[in-house]
Amino acid sequence: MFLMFRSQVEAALGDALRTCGYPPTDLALEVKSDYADLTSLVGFKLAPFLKREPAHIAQTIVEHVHPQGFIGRVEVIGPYINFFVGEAYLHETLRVVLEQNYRYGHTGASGTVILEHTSANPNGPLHIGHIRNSVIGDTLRRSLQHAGYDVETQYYVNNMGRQIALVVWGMMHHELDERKKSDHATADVYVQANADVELQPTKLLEVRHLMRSFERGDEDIARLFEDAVQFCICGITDTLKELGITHDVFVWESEFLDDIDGLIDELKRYEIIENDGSIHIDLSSFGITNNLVMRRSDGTSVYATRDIAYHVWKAGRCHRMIDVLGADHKLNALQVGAVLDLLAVKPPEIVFFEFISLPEGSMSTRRGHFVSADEVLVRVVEKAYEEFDKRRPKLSEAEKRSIAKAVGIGATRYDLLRVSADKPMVFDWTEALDFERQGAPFLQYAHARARNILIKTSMEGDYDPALLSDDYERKLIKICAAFPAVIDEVTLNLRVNVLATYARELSEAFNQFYRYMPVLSAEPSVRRARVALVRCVRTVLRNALSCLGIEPVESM
RNA sequence: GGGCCCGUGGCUUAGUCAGGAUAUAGCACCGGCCUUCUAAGCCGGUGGUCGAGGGUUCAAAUCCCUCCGGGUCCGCCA
Repeated sequence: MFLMFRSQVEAALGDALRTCGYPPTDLALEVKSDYADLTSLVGFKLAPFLKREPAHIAQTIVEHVHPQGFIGRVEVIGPYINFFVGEAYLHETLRVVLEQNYRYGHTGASGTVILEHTSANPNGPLHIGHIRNSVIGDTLRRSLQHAGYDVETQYYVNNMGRQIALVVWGMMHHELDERKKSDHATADVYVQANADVELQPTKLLEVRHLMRSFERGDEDIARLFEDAVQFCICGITDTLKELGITHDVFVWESEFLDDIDGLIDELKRYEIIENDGSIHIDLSSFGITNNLVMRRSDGTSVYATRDIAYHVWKAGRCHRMIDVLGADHKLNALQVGAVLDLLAVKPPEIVFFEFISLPEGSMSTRRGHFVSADEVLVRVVEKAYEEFDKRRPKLSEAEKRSIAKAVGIGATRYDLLRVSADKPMVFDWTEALDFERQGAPFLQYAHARARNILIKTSMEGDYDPALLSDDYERKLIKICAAFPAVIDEVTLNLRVNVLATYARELSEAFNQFYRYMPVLSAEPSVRRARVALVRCVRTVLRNALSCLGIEPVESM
């Protein structure tokens, strides 16, 4: 709805510029809700050409703007041209939200998206840093689907590198702890194997031998690798499931082994392959100073080459190819992008996120220094239970457990989403367990309140939207109207934190409305209108929460 | 050493890509509001030279340069 208003403003301004005889230019539109619904600073842009005061230009333009459609009013304050939405905009918003219901927020987008996220090495459990990837990725998946895309999520499984060979070697020499979740048991073995190898570097030869046997096609060895990877992945998917995250496809890295010869042949056409036993590629024309090794001198493949083959395969199967990667992959992604460019394959769109470290330093699976996602989830849900039990002790145990889980998981997801992805974070237990205001519980609480009102009303007949004339009501409707524009922004720029902020602002506006505008006790006609508004807010909030992967609880 | 990212009130943080009217919100701190739809809520207050210094511009948290502090990458690892 907001996007329509915006294009109407653009059209009206364009017309006015023409009738004034001004050249078309940047309309410099911006949203500053304190002043107007949309503001144009076009006067500043034209001033150098017309050699007149911006305020004077703005005044002249406004005299030729004809408010129509959703534009209710135009005013000029100094150089600022302020546009205000009219009643029709508010009424239409309510109508559209209620009509589209679960679909409201779609942007008319279409096409297929392959979205790769998480893709952590199966050498241990997901830790809190991996989860930042998963939650961003999953929120993108939900938002893209809501926008209208057909999305396939993929987990790219490293099932053949040195780290996995170490896991396999570790499992051959150490007992797996049966009592532990499989990914945690894998980490134990992996940490021990690393320690062993550090103590006796000759053991590394055995690990290398495993890698070479795998790549040469030794079936017995391949089975060992497969079992080890599958074993750990089971634990990882359990954790993801707890977070409400599933992948459509698990793509195993080794599947691309067969593509590598063809890939290298094709790159030879560009005559940038050098051969000194190994094969590497000079990417200096892309501003990348380090040569990229495509094949080791012993003939085995490297991760980068397989990754390129993987991207070539994906690119042919979708309209948009999106990767969620840790910031440490930036150089690698640049290299992959450069080679794809040589192959005339479109590069992926990449969402980079910065690391989460511990107060004592960075995390490391290899050294066993990490806080696992499982551990965080258990403690957060436990804390949510305590908090909830204090507030609603009379509910059944099952209800308490279920709501505590929704709140705990939601809080964890929201904490990872609310901060811009390129901000480094430091994990802190007291912070993680503190359900600070305006985190996920704040949003869920607002939703529960709206739901609570709706439960107490039957289907109310027609409503008169004109009765929703209070500032609290108008503000709420305007925020609801912006939802599709937010989804548009999230799916185009791939920035999930704007959705998190949006949901917070909507909840805040609803809580204000809730405090000052009684619904159930209002006189019948007003009551009908407010119930419609509450239904509208509840719909938008529920859709937004669902994109964030936060369960919209019915009561709390 | 070079590349990339971050640096906004005591703490966490929005806004930076697409420069514009009083810099966003939370936590903490101080003070109000539950015979009225769930107070995990609402309202008010204290607190900021937007890391530092230059520059561009009518206008800079936002763009450019230099420097400082923190992170990260620079493997025939993945």
